[in-house]
Amino acid sequence: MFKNNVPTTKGEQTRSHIFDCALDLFRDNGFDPTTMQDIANRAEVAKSAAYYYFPSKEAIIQAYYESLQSQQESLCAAVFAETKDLKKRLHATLISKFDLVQHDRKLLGVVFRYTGEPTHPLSCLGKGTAEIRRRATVLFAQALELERLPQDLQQLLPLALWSLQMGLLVMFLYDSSLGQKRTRQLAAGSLDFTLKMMTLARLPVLKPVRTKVLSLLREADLIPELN
Amino acid sequence: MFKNNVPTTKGEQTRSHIFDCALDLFRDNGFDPTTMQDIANRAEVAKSAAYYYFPSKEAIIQAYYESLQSQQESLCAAVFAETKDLKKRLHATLISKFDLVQHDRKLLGVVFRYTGEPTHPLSCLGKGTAEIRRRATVLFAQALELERLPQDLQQLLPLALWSLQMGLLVMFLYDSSLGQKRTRQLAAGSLDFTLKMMTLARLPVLKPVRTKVLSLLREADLIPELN
DNA sequence: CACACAATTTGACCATGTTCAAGAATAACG
DNA sequence: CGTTATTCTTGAACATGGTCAAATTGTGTG
Repeated sequence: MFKNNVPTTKGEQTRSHIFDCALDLFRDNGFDPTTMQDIANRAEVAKSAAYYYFPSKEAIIQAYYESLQSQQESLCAAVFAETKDLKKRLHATLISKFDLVQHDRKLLGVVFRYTGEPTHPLSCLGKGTAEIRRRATVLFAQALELERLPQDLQQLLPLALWSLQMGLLVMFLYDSSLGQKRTRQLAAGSLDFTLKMMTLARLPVLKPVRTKVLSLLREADLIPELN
Repeated sequence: MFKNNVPTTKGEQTRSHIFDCALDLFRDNGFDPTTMQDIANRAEVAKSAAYYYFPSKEAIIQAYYESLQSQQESLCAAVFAETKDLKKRLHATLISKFDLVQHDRKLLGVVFRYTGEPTHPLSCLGKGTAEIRRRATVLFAQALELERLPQDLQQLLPLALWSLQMGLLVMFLYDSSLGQKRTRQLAAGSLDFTLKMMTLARLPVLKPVRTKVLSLLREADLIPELN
């Protein structure tokens, strides 16, 4: 057995092959209409082989969701290395996911399927996806890391931007405009607005508002207490 | 056959009976673990009888969602008749759904199951639920109708408040605090904040911001153009 | 009542996600 | 090389959501 990190043992290859076949079929025919038998057929293995590598059909989507996150990290890392401009960095982070899922809209919808079921492993707000969520917010934190920000904003903004991204992602799925242009424009506009609010939030007049909002979110356990 | 609106023909009774049994089982055991056979057994009919009245298991949830909306309308109508105080009216509208679903949290999660799939009949943002959505926003419009509001805000606010309610409803499902107290407090706090922003939005200083936000949402087709 | 027609109810059947015990291939080790 | 443990692969079987044509019940009409 390899001790180094060559990622392609025999099994890894089969798994990856099944994964690719599944995504192809999902993209062409949608998630529900694609049967596990279809996937097995295309991958030229037995149905149970698919279950050996993925505990369920939805687990394939979870794997897709993870790979999506990794791809986003690559894209962002490239941009972060290239520019120090805050707006560009944030914009790249925000829309990178749109570009990645452009042709996977049928697929991606399934990621939201268990939003309302806290204990489900694929709940996009639950424990099973906590790690993905963390990595996604870290990207926003990195986009912001060159700025001097008050501590509370520094804590709040990545989460807020992640929420914005998730919301826009849902809208992206419903957007019938060419290339989802409408959602992309809204993303750009929301970002402008956020940046404007960021500077505005520092004004003394708005200090009480800002404090109020933050304490509200803290009480709701949406952001952790400062230590 | 009755021409008047007595709602209980033989069939209506069976349907209603199946519906009640299904909800009982869903509440006790959850949606997925409850089988159509279980429902039929408890209702003392054949499985196919259940399918005669509901085209699918999920259709039962859709019926639940509709009945929920009707119940909310009753609750709100009572409050609206009783008080002209804006905050009270809005607060009642906002939290009435929490009270109604307090013991149906397992159930309600399924309503969000197709959020990411625009064409699914049970998508809570899709066509199949458009009527429910309309009725829900109308309630907020009614809560506001005693106020003198600029036209654009009058158009925007019901939708914004509905979104807030949907978001809080999801949080409600994840909230493990006793009686979902945390979410209720966040609801109250958000409402305070919204009211504060409503008055703030009228200040001349913020006019451009307000215009910007509105035009952004119009371009995104989230609110209709003014006619 | 007798008949036609609509509403309801049923059991048998199908498709598909998932499980499982057992067999084949591969790696580990003396 | 031979033996053993591990990884992989398989076909058969199961559970459940959903379909359907036929049977049964009800309901109005001559």
